[in-house]
Amino acid sequence: MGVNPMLNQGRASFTREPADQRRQALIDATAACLAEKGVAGTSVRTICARAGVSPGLLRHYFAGVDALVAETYREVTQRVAETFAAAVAAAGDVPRDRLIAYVTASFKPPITDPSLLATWLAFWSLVKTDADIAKIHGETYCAYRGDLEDLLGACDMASAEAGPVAIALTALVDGLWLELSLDPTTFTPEQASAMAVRWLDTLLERPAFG
Amino acid sequence: MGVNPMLNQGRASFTREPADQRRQALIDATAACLAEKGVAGTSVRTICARAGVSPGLLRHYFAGVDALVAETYREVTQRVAETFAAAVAAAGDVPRDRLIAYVTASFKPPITDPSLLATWLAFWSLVKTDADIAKIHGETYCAYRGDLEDLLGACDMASAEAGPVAIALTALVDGLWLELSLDPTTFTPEQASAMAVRWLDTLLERPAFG
DNA sequence: CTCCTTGTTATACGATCGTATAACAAGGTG
DNA sequence: CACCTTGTTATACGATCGTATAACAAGGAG
Repeated sequence: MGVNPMLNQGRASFTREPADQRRQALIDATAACLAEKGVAGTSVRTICARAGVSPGLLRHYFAGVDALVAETYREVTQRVAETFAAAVAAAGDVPRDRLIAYVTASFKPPITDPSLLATWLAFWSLVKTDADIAKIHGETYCAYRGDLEDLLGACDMASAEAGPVAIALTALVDGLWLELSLDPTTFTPEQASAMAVRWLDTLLERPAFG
Repeated sequence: MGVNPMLNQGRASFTREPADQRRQALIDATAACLAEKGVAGTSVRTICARAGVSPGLLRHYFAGVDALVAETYREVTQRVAETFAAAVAAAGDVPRDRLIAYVTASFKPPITDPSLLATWLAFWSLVKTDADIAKIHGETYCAYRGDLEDLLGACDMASAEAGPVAIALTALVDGLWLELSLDPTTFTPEQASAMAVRWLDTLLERPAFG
């Protein structure tokens, strides 16, 4: 009657998915866009096209693009943390082995996935301008350094030293990671891993700093 | 006659500047925008407003925004390289002093300027998506590593080892730099410098890699 | 003073941005 | 089978994006 039946024709068919699944699909699409096209190429339409849904659906599950990007950062961060925790758990009981496992996990699959590195790099560039991203970044790195300090402490490093050492180790790992991401041709993950271990050995053997 | 004299009133007055000066002003404005608002907040209008000129003027001096950003990367890169070169020149003739001067220059003014670090971080995020930026980045890091290898060679390091060592040093410096940029509260430039020197000492004392 | 060149501004155009809204359809419930 | 809820699509809106173009004014040449 009042409704025009003509309009039915152009409407695309769709299937209803569980909320968790849709959210995850959007998060995965966001990570993929950030990795492939960078921050500038990651828009509502780009993300939703990648996820295979209509642009309007994003706001049904998230407060907006920025919120989705932040949520993606949280998800990626958590997955990385779980990978590290699993590596430590699989390393056995020897403190030094556990520490080395934690550090070298950064240079093994699934962390060495180029797409993951590229996504991470995009997040770095957002830390300075996006308050939410900055908050997540701060928490993440605080937790990472905390884990590192615990593992260093288990290797009989004085707690006063573990702090700076954790920072230096984090910096080296991030720097190697950055290098791998920006120009993978000059460098292999195995080489990066070997250098990190070597630096670690040095710090454990000669704990005095300065 | 045919021209409507009414239109004169709304036109802003301006002064003609030398081409070099205008180009430099636009480059400086671009760097400032990248540092303060990130890639997403760096647009033609933003840049030109910062430079105090009309948006249309950008294309009078550059092929487009992307070209201006690339030119800005070149300019910043060159200025950093000159700073490093000056530090080495001022360090005297002792090879080890020269090497340390080159590495620690990254953690002294003017390199530690937060705005410079933030700008650099924005460029990193563009390497993956912008071909011009990637090209400049490749050349820059190749030159940086080349300088480092020469300085290491002067310290009697075997040339076969200087390559990987240069990469590792670059990674550590970049990682410390990244940390300083993303979260300056956990870290001082002096601490970063001390850690880099320590790593350098280790590498020079025990040159065998693996 | 007058003309001419051109650096500069102002404005317009199409594309794309994030978001809002209403129509629609899918899938369960009675 | 009819109804209802709501996940999903389609479309629209204002803002901003990069760029193109034409009017204008600044400053030197004659």
